[in-house]
Amino acid sequence: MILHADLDAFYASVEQRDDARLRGRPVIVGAGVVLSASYEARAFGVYTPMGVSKALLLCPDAVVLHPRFTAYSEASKRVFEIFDNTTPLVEGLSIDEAFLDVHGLEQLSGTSTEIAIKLRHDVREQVGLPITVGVARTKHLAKVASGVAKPDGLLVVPPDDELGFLHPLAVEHLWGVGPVTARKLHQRGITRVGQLAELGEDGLVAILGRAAGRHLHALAHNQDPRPVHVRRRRHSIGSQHATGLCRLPSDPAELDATLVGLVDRVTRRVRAARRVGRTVVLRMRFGDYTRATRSQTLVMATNETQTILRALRGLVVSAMPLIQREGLTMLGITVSNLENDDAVQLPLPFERRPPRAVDRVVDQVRERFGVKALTRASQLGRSDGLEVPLLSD
DNA sequence: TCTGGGGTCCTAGGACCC
DNA sequence: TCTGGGGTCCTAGGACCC
Repeated sequence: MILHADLDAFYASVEQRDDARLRGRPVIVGAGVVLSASYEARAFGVYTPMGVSKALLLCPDAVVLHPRFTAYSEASKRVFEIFDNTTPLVEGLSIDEAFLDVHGLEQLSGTSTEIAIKLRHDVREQVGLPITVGVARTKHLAKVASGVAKPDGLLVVPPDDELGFLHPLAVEHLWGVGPVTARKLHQRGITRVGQLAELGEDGLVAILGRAAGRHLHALAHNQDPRPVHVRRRRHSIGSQHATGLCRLPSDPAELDATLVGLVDRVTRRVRAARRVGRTVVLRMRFGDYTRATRSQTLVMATNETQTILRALRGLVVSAMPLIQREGLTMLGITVSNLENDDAVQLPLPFERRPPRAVDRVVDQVRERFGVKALTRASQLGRSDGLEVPLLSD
């Protein structure tokens, strides 16, 4: 069985934990917009990307706090330690939720339900936070179950009545149905998962496109073979900045200063992660709330500030007509196609810290084969181990 | 109801290669 | 010289998630 564990109103709960006066009161953690709202605040209709000023109209007694990200990441670490002590198969999804595969732990730890009860108890006792757990045979069902059980709940979906649980639910509960997809389905009178299941795969693909159609068809028929994946590496690192008031055709110097700040922030993070990226993306939002992106893929992966800045300046120039016509309200950048900064992926035992001898080999490969060899290496890097074709390319 | 900042995955068209 | 088919990569955009 698989557990989906999800901390309730995470940021707001940490604040209530750390200040007894906040408990039982509506709490909003926000910076301009609501990042997290306690369930007391949600009762007034406050939800997450709402403006703080609007939230206060709905709920005038709410306490509004500035986020304390270090406190949240510290709490998250302690919760993940409890996850890791429960089972070696933990897949983190975000700062506050994870899948836990508990197959084969019966002898050691009891039934999956008993494990889930203990997990909730441990998180409450040791970290002081409420957590909801869904238990089911598949990832998707476990995730849906925790969503239904929130807040501070536990829901086990018995393997012999999975469809009885799934089919009466609203389509919005499915993982991958957002506002746009929900609207398309509603327009055709489809509101329940059971109705979705009656629609053939072809019909669904015609409405939603190939991937989304197949995906939702499988989920509605309770097919989800995805295993719990221990660690997935990020494929991109980015940062963005709402420029807010400067709606008028932007001052180029000011625009460039913002860009430099973003590039500095992102390249620091990329270097700290010991990674390099090959594609840079410029993201923009305009005065009329439309968005656009411009991207460029470099010959060679890099994490150098100047190289990335140069590429982005080029993209800004290409987007300048758009910027001057609409006025910017947000500027963002992303470095994607990330790889490890040694370019050649090493066999697992060496993955974390290549010995000096290996570093030297990598340098020699760089010198002798140049850019092309590195490009090939980056493509091979997605599979495990050092592969011979690299050297003969 | 006009919303911040961090991500993921998918699609469609064009360029290019064999 | 004409024509076909298959594949990869890049770019831009869209939807979704927390």
